[in-house]
Amino acid sequence: MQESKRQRRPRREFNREEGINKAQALFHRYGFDGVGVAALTEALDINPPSLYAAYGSKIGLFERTLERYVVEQGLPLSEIFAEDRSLGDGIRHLFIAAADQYSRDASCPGCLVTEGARAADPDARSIALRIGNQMAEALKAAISSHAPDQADTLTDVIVTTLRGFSAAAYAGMKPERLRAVAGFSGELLARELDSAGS
Amino acid sequence: MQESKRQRRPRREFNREEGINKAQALFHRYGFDGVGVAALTEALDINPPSLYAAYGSKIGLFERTLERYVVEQGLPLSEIFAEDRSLGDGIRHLFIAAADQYSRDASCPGCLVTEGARAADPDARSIALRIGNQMAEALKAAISSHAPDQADTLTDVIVTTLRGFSAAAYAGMKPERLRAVAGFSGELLARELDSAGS
DNA sequence: ACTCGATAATAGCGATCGCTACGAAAAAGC
DNA sequence: GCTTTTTCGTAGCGATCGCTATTATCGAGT
Repeated sequence: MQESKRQRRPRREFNREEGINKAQALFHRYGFDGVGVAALTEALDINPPSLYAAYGSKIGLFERTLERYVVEQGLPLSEIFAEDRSLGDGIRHLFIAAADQYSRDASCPGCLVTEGARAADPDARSIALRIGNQMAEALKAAISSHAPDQADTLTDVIVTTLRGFSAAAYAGMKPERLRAVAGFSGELLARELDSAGS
Repeated sequence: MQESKRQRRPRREFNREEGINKAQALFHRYGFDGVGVAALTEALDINPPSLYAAYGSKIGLFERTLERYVVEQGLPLSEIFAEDRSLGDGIRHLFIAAADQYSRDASCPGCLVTEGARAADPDARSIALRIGNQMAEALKAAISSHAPDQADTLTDVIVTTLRGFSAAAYAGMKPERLRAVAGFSGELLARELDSAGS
């Protein structure tokens, strides 16, 4: 019976990198908890065993997704905080860049890492928090090269501000409004820093 | 057989208001998706049918929880933005009050409504977003009485900043650091507003 | 005392969760 | 050609999800 309903596909040898793309979109849109293995396998057009063979587990795939996200879509800090630019200018650019990226695609609002830290799953949360902390450290290093004495406070302020941008975008704030907020906040902070003459 | 293993409890007639307290703690700590009906019934020390008789559904209980939260723990806007106080002073106080409340209890970090808007469940999200928007409208009304012409932008900036505070607290930022961020941001914004002479 | 409406407890519904044992088919080696 | 190895497919595991039909027990009314 059932002769040969299988192997309909000629050995697809599916692309893992492309799979992470699809998974990234799903995780960003619906969150770690909102995406089941069934949804992932359907989106990647593979079966559960293939997913586990390729990525180990659902949370393994999530971790890979976050790591690729920071590499490919992470804000270019070294470029934004270039040496020939004032700290205030850097922050202005950083805020605008973040606001644009977070609200550009309404299907993927906010920062994947920041929003991933809200997962109900403890493992997913700790992974997202770890990667988020790495990004914060990188930011602090970039700031330290301009204003070493107030790097701690400034990093906290900026990280908190960016988290607000991400949350606002996730809550549905339109790009123009979020950009206006970023412009306002960045201008305020930049004037304060550049006028104080660090 | 099994004679009378039931009715161990003498007809407790459980307290619904107290039940919402317990549920609020759970939802705040673990999020809507992270709390199952089993956890709720165990915390309230009741059985599933009682929960559904009292609150209708899990999401019904969640909605009641949010509504009570804004009434009992919502930031007192009319007091913070009192008429005899400058807009800048109001914002300073608002930021400090929010930072304190969001980080006071490490087991309930952030704002329940703001963090609730990150639930994977679409119904829970829309409820939290609706209540959050109501709070934003109330804030806008309070600001309008001081600076009607820039109420829109200011509301966006403040709401986004508060979202950042909530997210930072949820990510584990300690009370002193979050308070420092709130002091810094509030001072910056207050000086800008009060110096411009609205 | 006895009935009766209200309420709580047991048990379990169908669905989905993350995950995997196992067998079939394609690629690789001889 | 045939065997071996590797990959993929089906099917389904145990656990948990939100929720409820049914039954047992209470308190109130007469």
